[in-house]
Amino acid sequence: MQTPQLTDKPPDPFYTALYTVLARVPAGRVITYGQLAALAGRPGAARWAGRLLRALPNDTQLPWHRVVAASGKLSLPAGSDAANRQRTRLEAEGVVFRGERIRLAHYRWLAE
DNA sequence: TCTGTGACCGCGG
DNA sequence: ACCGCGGCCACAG
Repeated sequence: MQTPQLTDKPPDPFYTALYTVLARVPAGRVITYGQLAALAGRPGAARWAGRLLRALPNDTQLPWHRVVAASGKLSLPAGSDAANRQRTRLEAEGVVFRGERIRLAHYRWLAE
């Protein structure tokens, strides 16, 4: 039995909830940070959701690219490698952009 | 403690 | 349609 490190922080039960919700987002659709947080049980914690995505490992299997800003644009720095990867992945799934923005139909599917 | 910062959000102007 | 601002949660210095 390893002695637990004192620096270990207690696991946040909401982490799992957010990952579960994210894993449920179907290809070809997107979700906003705010919606993601709310569905994970933390309404109003959009920034918190963004922080968790930021912390994801580069080789994660989760569909991180399906999370976009409420404005319909990508939140990653425009022109960055990450932003380009995100857009490429989304378009490969059939997500259509109108300029920098994603069509409303792609992120208005939750209200069903 | 207080302050700044960020893969955010909504309301006004 | 584009900003500016205040509000939001968590962490770093």
